[in-house]
Amino acid sequence: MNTSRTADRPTLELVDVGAPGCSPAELAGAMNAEQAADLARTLKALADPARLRVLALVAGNEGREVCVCDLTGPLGLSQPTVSHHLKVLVDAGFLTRDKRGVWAYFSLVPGALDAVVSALPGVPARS
Amino acid sequence: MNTSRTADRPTLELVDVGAPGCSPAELAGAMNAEQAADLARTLKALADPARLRVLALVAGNEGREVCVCDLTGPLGLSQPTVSHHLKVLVDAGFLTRDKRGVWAYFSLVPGALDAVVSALPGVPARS
DNA sequence: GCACGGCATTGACGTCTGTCGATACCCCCG
DNA sequence: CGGGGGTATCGACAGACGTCAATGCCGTGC
Repeated sequence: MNTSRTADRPTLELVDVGAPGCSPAELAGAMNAEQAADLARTLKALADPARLRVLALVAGNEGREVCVCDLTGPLGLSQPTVSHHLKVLVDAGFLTRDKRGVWAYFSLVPGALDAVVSALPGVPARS
Repeated sequence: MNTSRTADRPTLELVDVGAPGCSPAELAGAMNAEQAADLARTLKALADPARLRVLALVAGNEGREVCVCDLTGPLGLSQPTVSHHLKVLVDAGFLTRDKRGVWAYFSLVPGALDAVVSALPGVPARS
């Protein structure tokens, strides 16, 4: 048998307070699968110590831009690894890459973090 | 050779505007490795579609509590998998488990998400 | 007290991810 | 135009992660 509801709970009747007409299998406040997958993909880009440190380093040099060779030292990672993390952050929309000549400069995308925060469940808005 | 700075960049001299006396290998605004690892571990708990949907479902039923059997249906996952995700969220401090009799009720930990948001680089505070 | 049912744990498996060395790319300078 | 150096990509490998079936635990009701 499956694990869906087969017995009433003693005291609590879970009422669906969402929009009338929504599926009986859904609870109020449900996040659809596509939204969840998108947000999870973005959060996965953040959920790495090296990438968090990259963001902190770039944020701490607001105005000034940072190139790969500035990061290998503080992070203690090889150049290919740092380049990989930067690519992940650029693909996720947190950084922009600006290649001028031989050097590649990275800077924060304003509002990218706020957008993620706003999409979090239970964090409706920033005042 | 290593990949540290070996040549001056044409226009930019990266100055260290952080606290005087910090390591020359560090840039301003650096996040130390321990902080980064902690935050990354917490974010990893969030960076999964199933867990995001769990949080949304619980948040959407604020006040009412949610038990495992309420979630297997909307999530389309097996009971052990849902239980696993709930454990991850409880361990990360986002949910509390309250086992009353046969049922286990889960509810949001107020402020847990805000704490994560505040720790993000470039998101200094919530007003 | 015995069966039922909700929940947690275990073990296994396929996939994803972070890391590095090697190498390719390409712009600048002499 | 040839070499040097900063960066990106490739291939490989170890470890972590998400998922499920099977099983164990335990409170409830008959």
